[in-house]
Amino acid sequence: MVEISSDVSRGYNDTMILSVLKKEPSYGYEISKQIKLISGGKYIIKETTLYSAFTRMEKNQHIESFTLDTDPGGNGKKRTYYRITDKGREYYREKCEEWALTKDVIEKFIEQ
Amino acid sequence: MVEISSDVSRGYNDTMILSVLKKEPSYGYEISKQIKLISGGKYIIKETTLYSAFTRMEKNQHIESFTLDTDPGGNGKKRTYYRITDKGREYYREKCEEWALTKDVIEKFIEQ
DNA sequence: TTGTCGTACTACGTCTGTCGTACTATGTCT
DNA sequence: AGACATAGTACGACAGACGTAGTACGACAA
Repeated sequence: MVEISSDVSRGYNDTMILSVLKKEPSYGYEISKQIKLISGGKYIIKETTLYSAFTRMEKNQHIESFTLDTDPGGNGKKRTYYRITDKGREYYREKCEEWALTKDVIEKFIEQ
Repeated sequence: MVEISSDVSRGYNDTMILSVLKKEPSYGYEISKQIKLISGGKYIIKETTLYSAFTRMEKNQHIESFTLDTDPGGNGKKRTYYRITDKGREYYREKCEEWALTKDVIEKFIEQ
């Protein structure tokens, strides 16, 4: 029924991506499936949102890209992978603190 | 130290305004002070954000404006007040549900 | 064999909400 | 006289999400 609106999710997309990459390097399609899985199917990131996030995050040096062969047979097929940087880990830690603050503040305006 | 970034707060500004107006009708400056107070000084809404939210929210019929004399002496000074509408109350209820869902989802990506 | 589905993206343009900057105007306090 | 609180309005820039569309390949079913 209820869904997470884009005005809300935009505050957390980078954090979710970093949270996935913190475990191990990965690539677009796999990351989107992880986000769906971890959220229990309650949040599905849009493709365009995800790939434009990669561009921004690489520019901010929160992630780094590299290519890997998809097929070890060596047919030249490659896939773009991303890994989190130290700066990205630091940013993720700050976002976790920000989340604690946000929870604290927003709860005061919410009726349950 | 940590602050709530605008990418995060944008998901909640309308909700905070409605939460204040749910108690009683009010006007811009007073609402901004209420938000600061209720948040324990941890969130201060920008003037331009607040007033542009009023325009949007009135268009969406979540709030209604009316004018009141500031000075009962009758010197003609007026102030624009806003009150929450039924549609606004309904929207607020939905936002509270969305918050519960958001908390549930985001916590899975956060390390404490 | 033709079409759909899953995988794995890229490109482009639009829209919304926030923000910086600046300006107006009044009253009170120092 | 100047700063500060009150109570706003106007304008343009910018970032991030989104809709739409297109590419390309392999598997699998009708």
